[in-house]
Amino acid sequence: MNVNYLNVEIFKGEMFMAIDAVDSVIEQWGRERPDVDVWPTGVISRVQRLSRLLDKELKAFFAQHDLEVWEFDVLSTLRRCGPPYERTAGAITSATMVTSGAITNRVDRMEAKGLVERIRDTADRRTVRIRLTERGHQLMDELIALHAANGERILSPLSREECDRVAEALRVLLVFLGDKRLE
Amino acid sequence: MNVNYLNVEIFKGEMFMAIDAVDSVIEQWGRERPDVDVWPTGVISRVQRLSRLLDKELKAFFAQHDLEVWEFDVLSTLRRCGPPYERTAGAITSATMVTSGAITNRVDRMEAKGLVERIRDTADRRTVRIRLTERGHQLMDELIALHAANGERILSPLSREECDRVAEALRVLLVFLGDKRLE
DNA sequence: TGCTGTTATTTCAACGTTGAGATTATCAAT
DNA sequence: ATTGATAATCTCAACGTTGAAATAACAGCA
Repeated sequence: MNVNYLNVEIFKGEMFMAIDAVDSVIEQWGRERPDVDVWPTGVISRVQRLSRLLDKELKAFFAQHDLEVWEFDVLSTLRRCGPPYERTAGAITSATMVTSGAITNRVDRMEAKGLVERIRDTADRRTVRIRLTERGHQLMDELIALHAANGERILSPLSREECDRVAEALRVLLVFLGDKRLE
Repeated sequence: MNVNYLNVEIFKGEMFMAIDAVDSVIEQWGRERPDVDVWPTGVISRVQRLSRLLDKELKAFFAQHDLEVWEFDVLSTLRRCGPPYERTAGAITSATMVTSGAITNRVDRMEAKGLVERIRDTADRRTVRIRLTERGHQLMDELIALHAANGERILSPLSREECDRVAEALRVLLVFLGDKRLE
């Protein structure tokens, strides 16, 4: 019996106790197909499951402030880029990883809510600049610290050093799969 | 100038070069709101962005075999649980993290495709057992090794030790957010 | 000026999921 | 037996995204 350094997984010879759903998956495959080692699932499925649980956490958090997660994503993109707090629809599209059609839809509704406004570029009339309104700006300035604190709560079971190591490893994978710096 | 052990991030005094989109986000917030440290984003946003990119990778992979990712998820759940290769709709629901309505829909279509079949439980007639057909079984037995190899490709920029460390850290977060072993 | 190719955004039908309610069945207690 | 509570699945309308096509504008060049 061997307890690892995080004290969350207990091996007993070849058998081990499942702690989360992904452990169960790996354990089951090990029994059914011992000829195939599905270890990559330990990372890949966890990233996917965690992403879903994070969605729920963030949804619950922003609901306290009458905001949808996707609204925060757009507002955040506009606020953090600095004065004059505007970005083209295309820039928001790549920053948020959704299709252009979805951004049109989102901006429509946020414009109606008074959080952003569309401004047609005078130089290139194809492009549309989405600008943060005063109301959207104030909302973000209130929320960003709370959002960061909520993030710290979510990551609280890990040390800062562990978080940094995870972040670096995930960045390597992101770059490998094509993620690039913004702009 | 300080190159870290993964050689992917270069610091220059307080300034640092963004490598992926999340670096850009953190960098921008650091300029606009130096009073707020958004470091949790380095993990949280990366998990979410990586999950999306993984979805695309898996979608492309399974498309080569005329299969949707969600079809693989259901088939995998049934195959790895061992004989008689069946699970209740509820068990599949929690294993795949989607709602029961979605599972009804998925099983409908997979039944039409001949990959699974519904069997009403004789003991408890509320429950429906979803059973793998011979065709579904063969399909999974072909695919699982290829799927594992594809996972190794996706994780190839990291060492096995790094993957294991990441998997352990993600498991801690999953358990913290309520994920449990299956069954 | 007209042509061709490219870029930026919007439109929209198809699609799948969600979430709440309906349905059917079981179980415990009376 | 009957009642009430709980459980498992299905139904379905509402919703948001996707992906492709449409629209509009620019850029280079003859």
